[in-house]
Amino acid sequence: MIGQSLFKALADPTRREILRILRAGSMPAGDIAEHFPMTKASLSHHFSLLKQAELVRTERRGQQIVYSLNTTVMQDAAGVLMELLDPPSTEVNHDAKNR
Amino acid sequence: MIGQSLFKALADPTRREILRILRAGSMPAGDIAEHFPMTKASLSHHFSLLKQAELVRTERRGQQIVYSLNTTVMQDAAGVLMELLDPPSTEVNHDAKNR
DNA sequence: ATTGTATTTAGATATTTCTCTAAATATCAT
DNA sequence: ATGATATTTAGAGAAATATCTAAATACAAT
Repeated sequence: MIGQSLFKALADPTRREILRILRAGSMPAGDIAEHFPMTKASLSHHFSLLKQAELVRTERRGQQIVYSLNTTVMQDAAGVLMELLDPPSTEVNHDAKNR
Repeated sequence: MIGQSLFKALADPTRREILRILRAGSMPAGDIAEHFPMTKASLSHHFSLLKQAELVRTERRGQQIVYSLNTTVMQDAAGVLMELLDPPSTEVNHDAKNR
C-alpha cells in the first residue's frame, strides 16, 4: 500500500527534517548528512524509506548521489501538513484562518 | 513536540481507519471497535494515541465514551492527505464535509 | 450495595524500527 | 590497476510499538 509507506516515512523527525532541508534545493547525500548527528549509514537508511515513499528522487552526479524532493500532489500535501505542525525555522505560514 | 505525536498517530493504518470511520460522525468506543478484528483493549490504546495527537475528542455519555474527530486546521490537512493516498476501503459516507 | 456493561490500564510478548560498526559497491583520479 | 571518496548494504543490539489477557475503573440499573 502506497499510503502506508508515505505515512511511515513521515513519522520520523529525522526524515521530516531531511524533507525540509531539501526544500532549499537538491543536495548530495553527504551534505544532507552533515546536518545530523548520526552516521551516514543511518542517514542512508532514512533516504531509503523516503525513496520508497516516493518523497524524494535521486540522480547520480559523479561519485555523489543527489537527492531532491519529488514534487507531486502527495508531496505537496505532506509539505503543507508538515509546515502546519512542525514550524520551519525560516518561513512562517499565515493562512491559519479558522479555528 | 505536537507535530511528532500527530505524525506518529497517522503512521498506523488502524488509526487512520478509525479517523475515516469517525468522518461519518461521532461514535462510542465499542461501536468503533466492531470494525476491527482486535480486542477493545488494543483499540483503546489506539484511541489514546489519537487523543494525544488531538485528532479526536471524547465525551462521556452514560457508560459510553463517544469519540469524534477534532476538526481543526491540522485535522483537515491530515484528512486531505489521507484521502489522497489511502483511498477508503470500507466506504463510509459523503457528507461529513463541514461543521 | 451488588451486578452488569463499557472502557481503560497494567503487564507480558512478538515484531518493527533506529542506530551503530564493518564490509561492499560505485565512481574518480592517478 | 590502485587508491581515495561517496554511498549503500549487512548484521547486530537497543528501544519503541502493537497486540494480547487479566485486572481495574466508571457508570447504570436493580
